[in-house]
Amino acid sequence: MKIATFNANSVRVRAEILLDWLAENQPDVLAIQETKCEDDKFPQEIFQESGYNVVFHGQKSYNGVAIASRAPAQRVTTGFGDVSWPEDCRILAAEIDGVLILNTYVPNGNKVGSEKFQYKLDWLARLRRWMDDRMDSGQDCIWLGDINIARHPEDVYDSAKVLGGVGHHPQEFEALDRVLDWGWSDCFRKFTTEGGHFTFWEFVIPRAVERDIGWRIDHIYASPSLAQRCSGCWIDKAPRLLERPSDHTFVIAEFA
DNA sequence: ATGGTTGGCATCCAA
Repeated sequence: MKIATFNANSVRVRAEILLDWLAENQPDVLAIQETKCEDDKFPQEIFQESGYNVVFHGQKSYNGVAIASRAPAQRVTTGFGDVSWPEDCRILAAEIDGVLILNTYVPNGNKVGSEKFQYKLDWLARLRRWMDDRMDSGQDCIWLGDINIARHPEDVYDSAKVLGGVGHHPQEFEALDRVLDWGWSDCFRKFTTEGGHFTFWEFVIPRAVERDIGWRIDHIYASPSLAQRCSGCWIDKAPRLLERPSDHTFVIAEFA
């Protein structure tokens, strides 16, 4: 089973990149974040033409998540399921081929100390409770998406330079670790320990990709049973070098 | 120290 994640930064603008990538890579599951479109405007045909089922949960302008899959998605849920929690279209979960897939777009956090930064920390704490309530670590589960945290020094181009900033802050490390305590393993780090492998390069930095001024913030985590069976996990950097790319690229994990 | 870019939508916000 081949499972991938991609922050598209607009699913409509990235239609061609998505079509081409699906045709070439044939994953069983592709989790997408930042679709940036309401459900009635979601371009289902991109996926249908490629032979994929797709479920989606979006809003106007911001956020939005989707899951494309060869087999139809079952038991689809959106959000935390709280009336009190703001619905900002960052969570989509579904069972596909007997695997519970949790696709998240973790809040960016904007600036350390800001309201949005606190929201990111609270959101991660709430996510852990969601996992405790809805997932069984004895089952085959995947948590993937734009995690918006480079957890370790090797996950960012210059840890000393950015440490203490948003995306690489000790409070974020702590919040993420509490989620990971559920029983998750980082698939990418099962195979690759050195730094210099990134999934996101800022648009605003000139030639950021060529200079590899990047961050590894898009992750695929597996529950214990699946982590054992993970036979590979890699980043496909090529789509970030295409015309009109997203600022993120695809991460893929394979399971025996 | 600051700015650089992109997308969506409305002429600015989020990333």
